[in-house]
Amino acid sequence: MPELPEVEVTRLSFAERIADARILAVRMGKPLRWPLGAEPTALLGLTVMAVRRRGKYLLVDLSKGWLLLIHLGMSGSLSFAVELPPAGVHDHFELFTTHGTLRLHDPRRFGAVVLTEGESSDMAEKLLGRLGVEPLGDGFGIGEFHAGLKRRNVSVKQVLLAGDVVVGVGNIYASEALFLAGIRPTTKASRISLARAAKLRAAIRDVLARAVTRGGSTLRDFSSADGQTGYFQLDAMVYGRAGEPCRQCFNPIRQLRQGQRSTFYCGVCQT
DNA sequence: AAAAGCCCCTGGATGC
DNA sequence: TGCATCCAGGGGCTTT
Repeated sequence: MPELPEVEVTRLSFAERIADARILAVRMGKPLRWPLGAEPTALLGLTVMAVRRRGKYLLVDLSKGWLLLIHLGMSGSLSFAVELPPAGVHDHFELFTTHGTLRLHDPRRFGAVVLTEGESSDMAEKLLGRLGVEPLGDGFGIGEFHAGLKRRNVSVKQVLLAGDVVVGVGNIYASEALFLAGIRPTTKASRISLARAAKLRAAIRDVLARAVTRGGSTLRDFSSADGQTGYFQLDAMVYGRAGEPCRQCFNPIRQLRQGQRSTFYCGVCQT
């Protein structure tokens, strides 16, 4: 589910409401991808200062220098409300605060909640340290992006997914951005010209920003922390459209596998 | 060092 | 209806 747009939409949907809340209690369900990394009781009494995002991670800044990292994995979503329905079997983390309850719902449990002593802790460094540049920020320069592609000997789509050149682009938006840029997903990253890299950079920024505006993509069950579903899937040019006509040239959209992930593209519009 | 595969887990869709 | 198989928005770890 959650690529950069879904994570950002989630952040926007509760960051202000949870600010200044004091943590009253914590409940943990089944194990997630990683252990919490500290005693849950360390959370009690702390105040939520802010909620930031880095790539597909949410960074919840807490008082006393603590940092709560939340990753939604493939099937995770957050809810935040004064009153939530009774917790179900797939609700694996709950933070009860003076402003409401923050709950992580994650059937597949590829998600994670990690409590660390700040962004420079070993754990935070391990999880965030190798992340590439933020695509919607000022640091996403054409020259650096082109150089990042240049030095990779795999397909451009796999470089986008890897997240060490640019973060936040997952399987949906990689296919979409490559379509918008007119680039075949199988093209070797090292063979992308500066002009095409510039086009791809613009396409990534465009598609991610528009997806945020549309509330993200709800393929199955994504919703933001206030329960809103996303609508970007309705705007998708290629993702999930194998066999359907290209919205630009009407030739059938093709599907292939790259690194155990499905890729969708138009064989005519993308070269 | 970089790339390719494997694996974590649950549930829905599809096929026999 | 029942059961097997495949697939899914991610990404760290191990093996080549």
